[in-house]
Amino acid sequence: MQEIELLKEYKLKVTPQRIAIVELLKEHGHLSIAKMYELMKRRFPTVSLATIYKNIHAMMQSNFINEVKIVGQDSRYELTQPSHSHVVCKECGEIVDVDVSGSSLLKEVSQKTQFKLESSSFVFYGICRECLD
Amino acid sequence: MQEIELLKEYKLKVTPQRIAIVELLKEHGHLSIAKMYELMKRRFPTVSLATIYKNIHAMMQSNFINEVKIVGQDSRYELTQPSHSHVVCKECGEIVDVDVSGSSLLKEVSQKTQFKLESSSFVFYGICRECLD
DNA sequence: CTAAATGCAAAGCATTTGCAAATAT
DNA sequence: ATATTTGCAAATGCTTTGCATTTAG
Repeated sequence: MQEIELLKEYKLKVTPQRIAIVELLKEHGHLSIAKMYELMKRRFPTVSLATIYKNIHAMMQSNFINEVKIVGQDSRYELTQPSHSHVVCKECGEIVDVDVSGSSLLKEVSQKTQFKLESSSFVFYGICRECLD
Repeated sequence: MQEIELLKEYKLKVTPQRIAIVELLKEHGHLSIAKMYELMKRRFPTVSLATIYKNIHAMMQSNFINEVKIVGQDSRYELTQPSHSHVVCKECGEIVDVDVSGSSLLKEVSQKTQFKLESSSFVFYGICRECLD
């Protein structure tokens, strides 16, 4: 199973709960804690919220997943992916990934601020195609 | 006093505590709840955290201030300004404003995603000049 | 004079912690 | 065999709420 290999690469012990988390993230893309808990309970009715939190924590430590902070909503978590941005629908809450060429911005910002930049987060807010109708 | 006019423009009742919040935000740029509370107590030793929260809330409602969400740190609040981005130092936590031309990105994203975009948030993470030495 | 803001204490929630039992390597 | 993870319950901590009093318009 691909999930198992993935976890091992990041030196995370492979447990059924962790495999499920990876599967859910692959399937849904971005999940809040509450949503992940809800989905997890369908597979492991006795799963504990504490387990979700502990795993999110461990997975963030190892950079296996990362947090997307969104204004007006709970944070979402996603499998770590090559640099990409997020587009949020203010109506239905849906989050979409989008690849944008932010490298010129990076350069511009580091020149203007003299910072040594390591990462960046672009979030776009609006209304999605479906909600526009 | 300029602070009073500002508050009135946004239809916020002018109280000494609110004037102080505006002054602090003008002086410091971006403040967390905790930091704002700490600074406020120097002027109003009896100020309540609840008052801070209530005012932050009211000021966000009227779009007088807005929230900047940052990975790994408490949210900061700033006076609403024309579109600009934030650069965060992972070492000392300092936040710097920077003007970047994101309009071409906006266009690119709305074309790719078919969203009707309303706003965007760019946050850059790195190490500031001082912390690099 | 009326409606809103303040400060305090209590209530609410999300997140974390401690610990015994179960599980992974 | 050992260290880690799990699930539960308790504890923590941030944020909100209710209410009497004060203040702004």
